[in-house]
Amino acid sequence: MTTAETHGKALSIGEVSERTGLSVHALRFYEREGLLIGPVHRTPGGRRQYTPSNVDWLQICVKLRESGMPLSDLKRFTELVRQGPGNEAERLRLLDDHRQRVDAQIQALEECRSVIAWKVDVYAEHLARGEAGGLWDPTP
Amino acid sequence: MTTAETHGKALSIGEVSERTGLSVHALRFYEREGLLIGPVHRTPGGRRQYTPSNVDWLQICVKLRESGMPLSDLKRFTELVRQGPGNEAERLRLLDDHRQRVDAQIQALEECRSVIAWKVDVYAEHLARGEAGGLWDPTP
DNA sequence: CTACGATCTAGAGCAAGGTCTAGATCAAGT
DNA sequence: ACTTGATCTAGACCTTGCTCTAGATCGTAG
Repeated sequence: MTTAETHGKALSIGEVSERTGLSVHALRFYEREGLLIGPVHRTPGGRRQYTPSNVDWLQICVKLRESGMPLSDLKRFTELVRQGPGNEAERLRLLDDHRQRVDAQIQALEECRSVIAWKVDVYAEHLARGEAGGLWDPTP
Repeated sequence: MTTAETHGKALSIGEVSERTGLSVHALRFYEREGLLIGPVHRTPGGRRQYTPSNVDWLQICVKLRESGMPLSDLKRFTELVRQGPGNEAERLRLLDDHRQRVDAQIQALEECRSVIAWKVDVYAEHLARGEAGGLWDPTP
């Protein structure tokens, strides 16, 4: 039951790159940095063979990175997961802290968005009318 | 009327730093990079004297930066404004493109947020019950 | 007048997060 | 067998966006 990852078909690094959006360089880099839970399988010839669960994990990594989690935190999280059961409280703390940061970021972005949208309107309206106001032209 | 900025009180770099949240280093850096519209006034002794309108501009810069606009775009925008009237269409395009990117970013963050929130729930629930499931423990 | 903190310039340094290169090997099509 | 394209490793290199340093100067409070 827990060997679910061993029966899926193996994926090459290029395929994983396509599926995750990470470059092959980044994939190797992540591996070196210890951002994968287990060691990646290799063919007899030495090529990496990713399992579907590797890909699942990487996709979570991508989400966490996209939302601004630094690699150091991601690494810490990976280590916790690698250690296995017993540290769920810390995992929870890590993720929940991050979620709060994401919330704050969304709020900040929304504020920025409204400032920008307002500026856009100013310009659009100005263009529609055709004459320069005191906008942001510091022509004294 | 257009000389509104000349009657406000002048601010030192330290004061501007407090008001904008940018470090004094960053303020000098921004100036070197051409991110200010006009040259900053100086005291006879050579210290910078910012006008309130310098500060207003910097605050817009901060918002644009916070929302992820690269310095290169910000510089371009500054140049357009510096050139004066006649290029409003390009300014509009620049800002509106950025607004769209911000919208996309907010959407992406919200998606991340929900993935993370879900994971947080999984851990929280797990902790509440006390036993390890197959979570993300790749213990085969 | 003397301190002391704030500012000045030029330029070096830094952290993050990859990206790219070189030179070799592997694998698949013809 | 030959060619072509994907992968391999190790390590150098890059970009962005500041940050920090050194050594000098300014300006204000005592």
